[in-house]
Amino acid sequence: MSGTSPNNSGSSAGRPRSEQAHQAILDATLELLVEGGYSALTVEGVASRAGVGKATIYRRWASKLPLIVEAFGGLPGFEDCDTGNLSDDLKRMLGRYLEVFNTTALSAVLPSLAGERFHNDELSTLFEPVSMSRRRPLIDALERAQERGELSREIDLELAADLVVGPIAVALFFKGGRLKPEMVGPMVDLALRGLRA
Amino acid sequence: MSGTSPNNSGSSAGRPRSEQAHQAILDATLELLVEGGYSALTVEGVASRAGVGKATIYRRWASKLPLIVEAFGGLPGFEDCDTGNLSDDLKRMLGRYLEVFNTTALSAVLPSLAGERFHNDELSTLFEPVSMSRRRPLIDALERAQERGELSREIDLELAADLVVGPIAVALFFKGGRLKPEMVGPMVDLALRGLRA
DNA sequence: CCCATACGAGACGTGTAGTATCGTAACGCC
DNA sequence: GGCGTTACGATACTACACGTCTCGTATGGG
Repeated sequence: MSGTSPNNSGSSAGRPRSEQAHQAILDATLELLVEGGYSALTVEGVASRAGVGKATIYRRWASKLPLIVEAFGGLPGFEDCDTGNLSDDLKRMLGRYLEVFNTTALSAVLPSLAGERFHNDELSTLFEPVSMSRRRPLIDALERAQERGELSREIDLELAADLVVGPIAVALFFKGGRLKPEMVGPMVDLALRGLRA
Repeated sequence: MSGTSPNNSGSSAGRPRSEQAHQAILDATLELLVEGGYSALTVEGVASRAGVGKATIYRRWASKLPLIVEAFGGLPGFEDCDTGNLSDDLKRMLGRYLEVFNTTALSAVLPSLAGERFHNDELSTLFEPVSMSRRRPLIDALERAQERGELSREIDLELAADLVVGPIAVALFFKGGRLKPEMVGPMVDLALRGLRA
């Protein structure tokens, strides 16, 4: 679909797409996203910042949204962390993630994308795997804990992951936005009280 | 600021603002929001549907966003429910709320507003009290449970509320969107496992 | 060397936000 | 009842962004 690699595998004739332009566009998108948020991001601004023509952008992405999704997907998500202890794993993963969010202002982008999905099927299709793959390390950590017997066997891991990330999502979306890293500890502790075996 | 009542208290001279137009605008806003979501809502569309001129809208609200916030704020939030049992209270409140969300497609509006806040100070100020007041019945129920001794005393109720709503927020924002009402039970049960005294 | 494709630049059409200007309608006050 | 003031619906207008299209040019493979 969109977000194809520069080496269009179909035809080999003609001038190949510039990998450099491709990366410059993604970089510029992220920069502008961080500077002004979703609503201030314009395709013309991205083109100008990246030093490319608009056509070069639209040749790669069908519209503004998939471009943003791909740029967003390039950011670090939860970084897996295996300390042998679930509480530490979670606290460290969530803490790291929060740092990224707080420093990049991406807390503003994610809700926008999430909201737009509901009325934009194309975006929904693109966003789903990105959104889901980012939860993976979290689920993995919970799974390891379950195998260690640290976590009750009959607990639905998907639901457990939601319980752990939930408070952060709420704080991010509905409260001030900025979330102090020291809040991660109590949150994880509280969530884990009910999950332990 | 915006969202002033039709009876502008400052001056009494001249034709008074039409209460009927005011309400028609809010109604039309909600209708269009439900039909096409945030991205499909245009001020011209609202004016047309409400049978008013655009100036009549901008005389009351500074821009599109505050209008949406006020229309959104008119919707029912959590409806307090006191059964004498925390689990039942929560399940019923969340269940009711989910019904509203699923039938009105407002799940698409909320994330959009939440995301926009970060780069729009005016919206942030308007959205904050709306967002917070809606949590109130939830906190109240938790407080009652704490007084009954059903809930551990040392638990931070704000955090507990986040834990309860969290999984729903995650499902709403990051997963398919639609959330089946029968999922509320397991969610509340899991969250409560750690909250009980 | 030739053809196919991508390139940067920017004109263009469409649509929407928000402002300004019509002539008209409703109210308080004298 | 008339007058001034303000709101009304309608609509023209400016500014701006998305997405399309067309330039003339650059860069590759065969």
